[in-house]
Amino acid sequence: MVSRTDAPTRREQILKEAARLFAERGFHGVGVDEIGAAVGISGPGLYRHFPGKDAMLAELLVGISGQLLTGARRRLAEADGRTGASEVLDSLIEGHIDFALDDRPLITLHDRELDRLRDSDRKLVRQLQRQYVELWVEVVREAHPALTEPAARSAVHSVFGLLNSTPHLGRAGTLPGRGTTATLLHRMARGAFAAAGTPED
Amino acid sequence: MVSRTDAPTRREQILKEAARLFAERGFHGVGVDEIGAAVGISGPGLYRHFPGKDAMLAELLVGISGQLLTGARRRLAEADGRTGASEVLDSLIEGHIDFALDDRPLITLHDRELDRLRDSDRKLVRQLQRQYVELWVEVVREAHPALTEPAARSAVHSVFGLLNSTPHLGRAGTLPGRGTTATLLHRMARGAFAAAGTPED
DNA sequence: CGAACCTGTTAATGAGCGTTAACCATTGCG
DNA sequence: CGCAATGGTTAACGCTCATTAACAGGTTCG
Repeated sequence: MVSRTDAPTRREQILKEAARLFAERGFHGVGVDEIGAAVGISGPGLYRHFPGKDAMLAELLVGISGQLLTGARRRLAEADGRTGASEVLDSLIEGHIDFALDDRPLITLHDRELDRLRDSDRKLVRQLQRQYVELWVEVVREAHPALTEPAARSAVHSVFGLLNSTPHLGRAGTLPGRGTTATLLHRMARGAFAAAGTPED
Repeated sequence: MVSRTDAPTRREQILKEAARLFAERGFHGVGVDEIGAAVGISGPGLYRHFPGKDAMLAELLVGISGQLLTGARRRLAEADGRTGASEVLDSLIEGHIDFALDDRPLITLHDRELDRLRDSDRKLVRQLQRQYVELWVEVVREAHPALTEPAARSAVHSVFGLLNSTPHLGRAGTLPGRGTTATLLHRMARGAFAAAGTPED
């Protein structure tokens, strides 16, 4: 097995820089020459690592969706039976926040460039996303039984919007510290779900 | 003064269709021929109404930001002094939701294609956005005094993320009715702010 | 009437860009 | 040594696409 602390392979460098550039200027807005330049090689050299520009985006988006789903399943399994739905929901929220804070460019891509994929890739990504949402919906409904299923689904999408707002929270300088931001987001997400499930006044 | 119920002028048609197409496939993903075809004229005919493709996007984005800010100022003035901060905040939320539900393509563009603008236009849009945010921040801090100013700003951005999630809520068919959705979003936004300002456990 | 203007059209231009071709240095290994 | 694999390079191709040119039908109004 390859050690986790190895120098990043050229492929990984490319994916990372491509993610950043795609997030900044959009898929069509960045040229292969720019991506190449960002990793120190130039233009067509990328084709030694990827069959094309599309393939980079596809690998990024499939990777994101897969990671999110896998992480959520792991958290669900870890807590299965032994803790309440509310704690599981907290764990899901925490996982999503970690991702949103650590990989802001990927979060941006995630809901912005899906339509640029080949049909087969797009279908795969959507399927992964759907499973991720459904997993959340089930947990949310258990934690907030007053919610109907469509309401829960809407609430989940909205909370994703809330958590995915990290790219808009100051360009890494204005952020009041990662821990503070994570705590704030977590509280707001919980508050949003709670309010969705309790038609007060 | 031109009546509000006049047939939409050609310029307005173009802007509306351009907004829809830009939101669907991204600024660079849409050709001028497509925009033209969407309003029944073809390709270069658009140049009788706009100096270029960029100008359409610019007018759309400036328009959005301006409308949001103007609406918010009006709501603030209407309530000034006579009602509490909490009611003003409700009014702001309501206004933003109306916009997010009625003009989904514009909301999408709003935080997605800003970087494609000329420097001067982008600065203008950002300035309008900043004023809109600051207006919210002040009201939020009045309604939730426990929030520090940076926390309030982060909270506002996050709630924008929540409210702007409408494009992800089912392609207009799966929506449980506009009123229901608006109410749900409103409750969640209030709940999120409340949770942000009350470090419970 | 007729000149100006508005709003279209199609054809041409020219730049940008993804991709491929052709070529080359380095490394590992039988 | 020789040779295949790996990962680069630069030059060329071809397509897409925004923009401009050249032209034309209608309407306004002097």
